[in-house]
Parts: sequence; structure tokens; C-alpha cells
Amino acid sequence: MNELSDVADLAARGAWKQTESLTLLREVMGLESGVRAHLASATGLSETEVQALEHLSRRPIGPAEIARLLDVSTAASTGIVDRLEAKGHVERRPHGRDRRRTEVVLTDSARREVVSHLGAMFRSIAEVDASLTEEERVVVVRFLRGAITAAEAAS
Amino acid sequence: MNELSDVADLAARGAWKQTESLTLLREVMGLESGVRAHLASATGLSETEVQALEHLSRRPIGPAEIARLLDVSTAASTGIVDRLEAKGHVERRPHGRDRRRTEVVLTDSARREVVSHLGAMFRSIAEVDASLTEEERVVVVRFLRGAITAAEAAS
DNA sequence: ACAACTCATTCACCTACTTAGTTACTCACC
DNA sequence: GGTGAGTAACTAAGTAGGTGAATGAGTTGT
Repeated sequence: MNELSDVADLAARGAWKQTESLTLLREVMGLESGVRAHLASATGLSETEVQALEHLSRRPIGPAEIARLLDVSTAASTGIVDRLEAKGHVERRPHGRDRRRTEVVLTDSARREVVSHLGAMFRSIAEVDASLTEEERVVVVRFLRGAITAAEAAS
Repeated sequence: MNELSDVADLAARGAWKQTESLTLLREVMGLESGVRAHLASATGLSETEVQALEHLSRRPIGPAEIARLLDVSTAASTGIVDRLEAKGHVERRPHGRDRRRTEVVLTDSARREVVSHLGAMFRSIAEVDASLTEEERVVVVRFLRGAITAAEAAS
């Protein structure tokens, strides 16, 4: 859990100050992939499949959109849905108005599992967030915005 | 870039408040994988290879430790080093004191590339961080710590 | 001295991706 | 109301990059 830390030794040589906020920020930047990896191994799914379930828990979508969201080919997303379907996590349903399309829908059991794993996490993050005063929130927003801008600039 | 957002609709239904800080936090949580994916496609390397380079830019390590850090088998890490070596990004050197070991060392050109891509990013993140007052930093640290604790609890 | 461990590697196998091509459907337009 | 362009889902064949198991070489504790 210490990726992107190559430049950490630059800090050690004085390029910048190694503050606690900076260290924690780096850790937070890796949280999504960390949680996803953990969830994947806990459920016996691949990370890609977990990612698909995350999107599907928002709303039903088709294989084509899954492909766009996960940045894979539609051939791959067909396979992802195949595997999730075989494990009983999703169902394919014909789209009401467009007969080319398939809607991929989470099954109840899968929805329960997703919510039980991620719901608690978001709830407690939301608690921390809710404890911020308005002035504090401004500070946090400025900090996070800065981090995002910096990361996007590297792209 | 909107993963783990399955539970977002719970928020819409009133389970919690959808604040700006919360939205930004979710975005920051995905930054590491986002940056890595971008870097990988920009350099023609796999994400795993990029991750290995990130670690190698800190200090030379052997294939066995690469395997531990990236959570793959040593068979895989041998292949990772093979590919990085073939592309001229690393060199294998015999370890001074332990003749079982190989030290994998970044080449100068690879080091320059890593620093040019990630150095700028960390520099501008550090700038944002440096602009915090002591009181503000306390707020940010509390917020980030809370997020990390919550995420770890989900594990 | 030797048993137990570690490191790097190879091998056979497998999973999950890719590209290319097919079929079915929708929609805008003349 | 047919036609052309575009999109959805899928199949087929090939490939990248992972796995577990086995091996040879070197190290360490007792």
C-alpha cells in the first residue's frame, strides 16, 4: 500500500516537507484500489467484476456501457457479464424500448452483498464528513481539489 | 472515474448528505489507480510494470520483494523484470552479499522518466499541502484519518 | 554438518483480455 | 417505405500475463 512513493526519497533529500497530511493523502489515493482488491479476493471475483458490480448497484446498464465505464472492449464486457451471471450475481433482461440492448440487473443477493460490504464503509466516511463545520469543510475541499488538480496535470 | 459509487443512490434517497467534500474524497480515492492507468498507457507498459517501477525508484529491490509488494507470485515478478529489462528500464545486478539474490536497478533513462511524470505531480500536491496553516492541517489530518479508518474497517 | 529455509528461475496451464467480424436492431433522411 | 449509417451484443481466434509446482543454488541456525 505504498505506491507512487518513488519520489518519497526526493522528499528525504529535502525537495519538500514530509508532513503527516501528505503521507495520509497518499494513503487515501490508494484506498479505492485497495478496497476493491480486498473485496475481490474476499468474494472470489476479479477486480474487474467487482468494479462492474459497483456500477450495476447504481442502476442497471448494458454490456456496452459496462465496457465504456471500465475501459475495456465490448467483447470483454460480454465475458464479464457471463461470469457474473454464472455466479448468480446478475441477470440479463431484454431492454424495454430497444431490442438491440440487454439490461444487466443485480440480483437481490448480490445487492445485499454489495451494500453490506460498501454501505458500512460509506456510512462511516459520511459520519466523519458530517462532523466537519462549514469552515472546516472549506479547508478540506480546497485541499482535495488541489490534489485532484495536481494529479490531473500529470495526465 | 466514479467507482465505488454504488451506494451513491442511497445518498440520493437520504441515507446521508451528498456534500462536496464527500464527492471529492471519492474522486481522490481513485487517483492512484487513475494516474497509474494513464501512465501505463502513455508509456506502453502494463499497470503492474508501472507499479514495479514506482517501487524501484525508491530503492533497488529483488524479484522476490517485488512479488511481495505487488502481491503476485515470484514467477510473475520474474516475468515483470524480464519485460522491464527487455525495454531497457531496469538492469539485473548480482547482490553484493547474498549470491542467491539479484538486485533490480532502474536505468538512468527510466529514472528520468519516472521523475518527470510523477515528480511534477508530487511537487504540486506538496505545494497545496505547504499552503496549509497548522490549524488547517489538523482538520485535514482528522478527515483523512477518518476516511482511512472507515475503509480499513470494510476490510 | 546438515536440515530448513530463501531466492530466482522455468514449465505447463489458465484466465481474461484483445481485434476482427457477424447478426440484429434503430434512426435519420430522401 | 426503403436505404445507409451507426450501435448493441455476441462469437472466434489469438495473446499477455498471471498461477502453482518443481528445481538448483546459496544461506542460516543449531
